[in-house]
Amino acid sequence: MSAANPLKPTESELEILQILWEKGNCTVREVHEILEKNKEAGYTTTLKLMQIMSEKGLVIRDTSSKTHIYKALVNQQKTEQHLVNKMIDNVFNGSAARLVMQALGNHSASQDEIDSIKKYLDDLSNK
Amino acid sequence: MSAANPLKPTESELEILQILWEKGNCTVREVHEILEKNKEAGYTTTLKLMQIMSEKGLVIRDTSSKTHIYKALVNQQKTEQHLVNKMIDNVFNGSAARLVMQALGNHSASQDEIDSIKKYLDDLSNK
DNA sequence: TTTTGTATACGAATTGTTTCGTAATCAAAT
DNA sequence: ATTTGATTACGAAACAATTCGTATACAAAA
Repeated sequence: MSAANPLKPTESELEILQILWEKGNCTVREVHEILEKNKEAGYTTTLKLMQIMSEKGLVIRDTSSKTHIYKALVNQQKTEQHLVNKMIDNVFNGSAARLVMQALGNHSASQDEIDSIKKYLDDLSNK
Repeated sequence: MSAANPLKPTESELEILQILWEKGNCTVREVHEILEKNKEAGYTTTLKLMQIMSEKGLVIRDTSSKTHIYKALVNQQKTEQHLVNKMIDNVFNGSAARLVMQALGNHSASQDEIDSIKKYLDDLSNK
């Protein structure tokens, strides 16, 4: 197999990317401590995942000092876009509208959220 | 491990579910022939997948005659909802609005789609 | 210098998914 | 009855994702 599609991280990889996108640069320990709040995992597990992500090109790391510093290499916006498009195709037969309605229907969007989406739609129409 | 969450089918399983949701009852061959249009796969591969899905409780089958008849056992709506909610949580930090905008932004929804979403939002607001 | 604590490196075990070769079964055609 | 074709059953291989035990390196403290 050749290098995996960097826009299609695994679930665990995505969790780590989220942290890196938010925080910028992190050590393995920093990432691990945030992960631990929501799930159980050993330190070396997190480490191994991040090493693999480095091999795959999802992250880059600075190894110049003993404690390596990791940084996301893939773009948040592009990754999200890719995942959403995949879901539209795979789950909703290519209909973005169906996904949107499903998303808003049950996940109880707040009125504020709904308003901001309306505004967004108006802007889309007037282009 | 115990039985997998039936609302979280794998990618291949989802492809098969889509077909069963649309067609109702199917033989393996019918499913396989539809699958083949979009991807390459051996007949026994499709068969095996459907057998596994049967074990997992994603589908049910009537084995009373030689040619088994398969039917989806998990609910389309619920499955879609589960997948969308998972994406909202995992990818968009719990914000349905962010998912919606991402979905509409790039996947070039048609004007019709946008209008129908607007209508949908109005209905949501007036409840 | 020795000890201790914290890092990364490496390799292996486990689990899950996908794929397919081969065998067995059965019914219809010959 | 025999052959042919289509079906399911079974098991294994290939691949991918996840987890973690153990080794090693290094720096700071004693």
